[in-house]
Amino acid sequence: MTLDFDPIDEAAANWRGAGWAAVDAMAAATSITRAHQILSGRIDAALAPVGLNFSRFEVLALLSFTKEGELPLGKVGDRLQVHPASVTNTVNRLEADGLVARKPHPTDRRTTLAVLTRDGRRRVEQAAVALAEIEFGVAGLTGDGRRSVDAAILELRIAAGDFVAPPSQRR
Amino acid sequence: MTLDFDPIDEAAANWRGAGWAAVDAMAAATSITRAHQILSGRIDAALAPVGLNFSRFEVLALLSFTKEGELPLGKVGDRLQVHPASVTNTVNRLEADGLVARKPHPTDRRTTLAVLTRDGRRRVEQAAVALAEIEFGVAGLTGDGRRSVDAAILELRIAAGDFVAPPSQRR
DNA sequence: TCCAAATACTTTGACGTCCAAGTATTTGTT
DNA sequence: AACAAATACTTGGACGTCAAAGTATTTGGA
Repeated sequence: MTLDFDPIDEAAANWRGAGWAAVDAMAAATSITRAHQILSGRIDAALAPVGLNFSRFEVLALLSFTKEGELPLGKVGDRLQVHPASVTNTVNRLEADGLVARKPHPTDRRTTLAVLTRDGRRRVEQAAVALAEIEFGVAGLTGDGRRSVDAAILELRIAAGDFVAPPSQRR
Repeated sequence: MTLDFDPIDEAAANWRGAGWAAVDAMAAATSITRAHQILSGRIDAALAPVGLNFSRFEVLALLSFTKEGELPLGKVGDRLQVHPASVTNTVNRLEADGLVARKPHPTDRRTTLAVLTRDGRRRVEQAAVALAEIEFGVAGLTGDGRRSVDAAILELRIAAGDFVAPPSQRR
């Protein structure tokens, strides 16, 4: 079911034909949306055999980078920019799979820590290998393409207030 | 809760530190994922007052571009690259809202047509205006940025087999 | 003509995400 | 010291997506 024309091109032509505004913006937004669909499909497919999905992998990876392999749930949400309820949900699943454990915070009883288990650490290593093998789904993007996407989206992220200022050049 | 550093930069540094491969690919994939989050948040926020979300808008827009304002559900799914079950679900909602009607196909009794209603056509026009006002969420991306994102993602889409060949230069 | 395979859509169920509301605890002010 | 406000997490509900299975219909050969 492969089309013989570019559906985004087609859409742009239609929008112009209808006299609708911001056609370029529409095309850019649609491109990004479609790219995300492609990547997340490839990534989840690569992670499935390892028994993870991307959200769960992200949490494990984040924990694995910390000194103690643990982090308050709230910090996890901040770093990964996801809703607290999603963190709870994701950690529930990781806990059920034995990849993470919940532990009370030593001084603040409101806070819960997610701690990477031995299994969790092993699993995240496997997942990292699986993802590297498929190049995180961006196979098809050249080095130039990757750099220009990164640079352009950096503008967008800054404009969206993801972080205050670029303290360093990227890469 | 704005960070004072670039979380993607930070992630890249962590990956390198852990000796994990494909760091550039990871950064590109993460950028695209985050861009999608930003866009879809902005777009759904702009559409909410109109009573639509992006999927429902896409269906209405697609129908509005056809001669008769109608299309088989399967075609809708093909064009928008979404699962048949999602089309059913989306059209159910549009139908409940009176923006679309289901109609049997004149010659193929397996097929159902989605037909844009008068209300649906009015609604999609309102939505198009609302989206143009926020530039489809890509405010923050310059013209150059938009073009380079489009071009880079075009490679990715072709590599993913979205369509066979670029029959024309984009834009 | 007949029937297996393909096609079109719906249904059901597993997941994931977010919002809003609820509980527990800590902080910051009077 | 006391208490309102902020913070941290969980719960329940609304939605959306996809995969797999089910029903109906059409197609493409034997």
